[in-house]
Amino acid sequence: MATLPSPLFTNASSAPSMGADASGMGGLTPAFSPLYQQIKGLILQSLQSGEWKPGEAIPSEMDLAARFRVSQGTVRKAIDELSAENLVVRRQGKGTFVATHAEQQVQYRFLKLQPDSGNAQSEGPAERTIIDCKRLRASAELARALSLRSGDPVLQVRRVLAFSGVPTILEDLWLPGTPFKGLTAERLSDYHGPMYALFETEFGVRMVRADETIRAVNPDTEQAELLNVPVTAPLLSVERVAYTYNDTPMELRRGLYRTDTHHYRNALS
Amino acid sequence: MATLPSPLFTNASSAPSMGADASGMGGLTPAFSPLYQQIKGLILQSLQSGEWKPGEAIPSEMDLAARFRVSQGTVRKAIDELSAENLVVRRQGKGTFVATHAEQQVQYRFLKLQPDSGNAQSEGPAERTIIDCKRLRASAELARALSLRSGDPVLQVRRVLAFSGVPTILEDLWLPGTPFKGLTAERLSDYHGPMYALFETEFGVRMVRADETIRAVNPDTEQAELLNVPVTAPLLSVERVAYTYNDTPMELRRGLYRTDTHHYRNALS
DNA sequence: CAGTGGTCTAGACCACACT
DNA sequence: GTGTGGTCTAGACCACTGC
Repeated sequence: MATLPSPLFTNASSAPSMGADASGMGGLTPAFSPLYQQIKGLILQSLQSGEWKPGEAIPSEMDLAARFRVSQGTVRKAIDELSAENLVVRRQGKGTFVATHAEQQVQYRFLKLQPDSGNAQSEGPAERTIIDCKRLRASAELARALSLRSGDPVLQVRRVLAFSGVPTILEDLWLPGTPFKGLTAERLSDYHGPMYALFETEFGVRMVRADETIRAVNPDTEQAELLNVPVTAPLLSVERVAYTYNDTPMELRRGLYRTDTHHYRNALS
Repeated sequence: MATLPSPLFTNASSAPSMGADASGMGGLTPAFSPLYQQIKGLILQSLQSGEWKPGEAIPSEMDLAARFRVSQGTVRKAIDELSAENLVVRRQGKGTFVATHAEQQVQYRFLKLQPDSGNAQSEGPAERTIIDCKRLRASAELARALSLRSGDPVLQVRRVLAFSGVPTILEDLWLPGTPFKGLTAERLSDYHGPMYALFETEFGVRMVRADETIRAVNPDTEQAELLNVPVTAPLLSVERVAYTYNDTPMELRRGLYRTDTHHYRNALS
């Protein structure tokens, strides 16, 4: 609750040396930014430090304005951006809440695969099967993707998602071992709800954005068997790197999607 | 230049019947919206009526504020949304400009296929070959996609895009015949630059957003030949519906992408 | 009712581009 | 310098939620 005397900088010339470079935006910012950007950075810090937990309300705009000694409008603009980036959710009359992968209307926020008829809601929840979950050492390639060093401990998970009994998605995913210490196949199987929600509640890791690289491929024999398709079946290969705050990569996921009953949906603008 | 006495409605109770429903947002709006949304609608009308052409500057915020009899902040918020939807582009110190597919830093705004190494800029422009361009009648399926009636005249184009001599994209696209009267294979071949830019300058049709449906497929023999791949090669099938203002569909495009040297890139947030 | 986010205003000043 | 968009403020009022 204590309010630190947050150092805010005016746009005047001969600015003082930027204190502690506490910005959550990385250390290479040009040591100059509008006030609302600085406020945004401070709020971001509180989000990532866990001062407010996913699903909880953050202080009201008036409170934050008082805390940072700026006008409500400036706080508002900062929150506007955080809201546009899906880091917080505004609810009129109630407050502003830390975004969460749990209790969200959309079950899987990052999964763009949809049934050809109906929508993701109309089909029941996915039937999940953990095929494998083991610890190993990061290869050079994996280390690069997750910003680790080769040989660092990582967790590898393989699972299948089926809809109406039809295996549709085969996923291999890799997580850095340290933040996810204690994650087991059993924990994954027992948990009902999005995997990213489990990451939030059990390991304090919030996935904030992701990049996907999509290709058309054929499965190998093992993959074909797990998805119950011939090895000649064309499948969607979706490689995802998911990031937490600060653009830190925290997951590499390789998905194989059957697209005979589902399709990948993307909106361009 | 003439300023119509645009009717704006207060949020007071017992609002008058909404005059002429001139809103560009469709006729089913709940007859109530904040001022800046009404302003946005009016600006949208001017955009779609061609009062300001792609690439041109729209009036300054102060001018628009005077024209609509509101404060600059209200106009600003309206333009903020239009900017977020990529309908206009703000340039500090210069003005606000109607977005265009021409003279844009990114050659193809809606094409998410990228070379595996380097970026879209580093590889030269695509080598384009028009395979076919003919007029025909809309099938039921096509009519549905383009909001036409079965049998309405449509234009069908088939072309191949190659990079460094490697045919990579095979596209079939269908356009409503009426707005695109006069479009020929020659016009398409002669034009250098994005196809959507030609649509803007020659036919006054601005593509504003699009939806894509992605699958993994195998090509038929003809497609395989054009892309110089075996019929067993897995390819990305990208079906796109592109919309102009008012959510009017104006193009159906079916692309087959080779993903052995390129990949489809998507950012999630 | 009080508290929250949402809208709107009016005015001041800053940063940038052009001339 | 002038004109543009960009930032920041202070205050008023509206709309929604929940006590």
